[in-house]
Amino acid sequence: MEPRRADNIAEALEELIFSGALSDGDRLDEVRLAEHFGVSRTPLREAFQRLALSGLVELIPRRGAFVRQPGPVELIEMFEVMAELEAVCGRLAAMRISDAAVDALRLANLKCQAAIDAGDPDTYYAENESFHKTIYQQSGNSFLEQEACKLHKRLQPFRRQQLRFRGRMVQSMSEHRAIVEALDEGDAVTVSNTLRAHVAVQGEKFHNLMASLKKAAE
Amino acid sequence: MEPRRADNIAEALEELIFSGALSDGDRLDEVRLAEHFGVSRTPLREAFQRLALSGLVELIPRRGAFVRQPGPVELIEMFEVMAELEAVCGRLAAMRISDAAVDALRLANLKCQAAIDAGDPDTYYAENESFHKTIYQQSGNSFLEQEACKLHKRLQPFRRQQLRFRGRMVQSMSEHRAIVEALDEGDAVTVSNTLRAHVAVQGEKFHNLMASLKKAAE
DNA sequence: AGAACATTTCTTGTATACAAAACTCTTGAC
DNA sequence: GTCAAGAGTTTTGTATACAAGAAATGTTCT
Repeated sequence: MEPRRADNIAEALEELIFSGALSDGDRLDEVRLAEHFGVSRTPLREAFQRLALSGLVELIPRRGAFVRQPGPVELIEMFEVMAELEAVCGRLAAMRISDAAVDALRLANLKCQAAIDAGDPDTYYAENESFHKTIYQQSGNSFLEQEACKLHKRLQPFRRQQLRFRGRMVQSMSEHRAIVEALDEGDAVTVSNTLRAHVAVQGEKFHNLMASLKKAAE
Repeated sequence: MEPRRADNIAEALEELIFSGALSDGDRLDEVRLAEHFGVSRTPLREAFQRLALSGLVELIPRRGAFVRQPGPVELIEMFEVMAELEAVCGRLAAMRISDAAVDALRLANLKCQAAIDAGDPDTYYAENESFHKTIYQQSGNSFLEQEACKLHKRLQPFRRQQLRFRGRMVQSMSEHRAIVEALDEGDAVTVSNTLRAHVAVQGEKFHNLMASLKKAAE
């Protein structure tokens, strides 16, 4: 691999972890990775420090850096927080959203539906993400928006697993539509509750998540 | 200053920033700080990477590391998120709290009141923090607990300013008592709304915060 | 054979060296 | 007097060197 800038190394490592090339418990060998990226150990170690704080990597003194993927319990907890964060974004957005943003949400939903009909999952994921990010943004609180985006990104790989299950996309779409209508009416309570339920991992979804986790562990 | 371990340097820098020894916009001079801590630039730069992700420091490539304190807008946003996070913790805690924890909250409140009566602000701060952290913990979600603690810590210096204003401590106490009662009754909605209002910066508190910010800038 | 200890090898943590970019200060032109 | 260009200085970013701790290997003794 050609040499990279240090700024990008943390990102590249993140990519490697998300993509599954590095899995839970793996030691991040400094010299091996340094060779791989064509740099020395110094910029690599700086990248480790970043990843450590974001929770993707555990730094054990005098031992090294280890990949740390969330286990089932932590994952459930993270999804619960994501659901609550989205509910908060929705509650605030219900009071603050612009007409243009409501239109943008409707458009994203139409494109989502079209992607389902066309059997195009990539477009579906993209438009689904756009839908949620618009709501984060319309919370009118950029700090909240950032935090929501961070957690969203961290859960991304697991979410993709989720949508594999049959019927999930269709149900998800009808939830999306209900959310837009409640936002348009400024009904903060309904937006909040519907979004929470939409994101929360419960019932059927819980078992699906556990099943895909076990599958991934094999 | 005697040499320190690299692990502690990030923490020490954080302390310097929180204590006000380093203020907004200051450049973190690598060689000067290296001398100050009695280490070389390498461990310092690693610490910078950590602080950058936590938002206390901005890393501008080829320029250096700069202290980055939140401005008024960002601060308001952070307090809003804190209020919502506490509301979520409270909502979950209302369903999950243990009897022992309710007792612990009552005890913390008694100690808080005693501290006010004795004119002992340090004890008051400590017990107040204990009250809130107990609620985070009783959300039954350790990921949420961690996130709440992180933001709580980041807002700590500004919160201390807040409580300076007369009458605030007394009002705060009566809110605390209402929260415990609602938690005891398992009334999630009341807990959530009361906690949100307790933490939110609005009305009088907003002006106080702005005033202390201006004062700090002089 | 197995456990305890010594030795060797490997890895991390830190210092230092060097290259390249940014900043500064001087000089010179208009 | 102001602005621009360039030499010199400072500072960042990265590589490398070295020291100290951990793991691995081998050796000896029971």
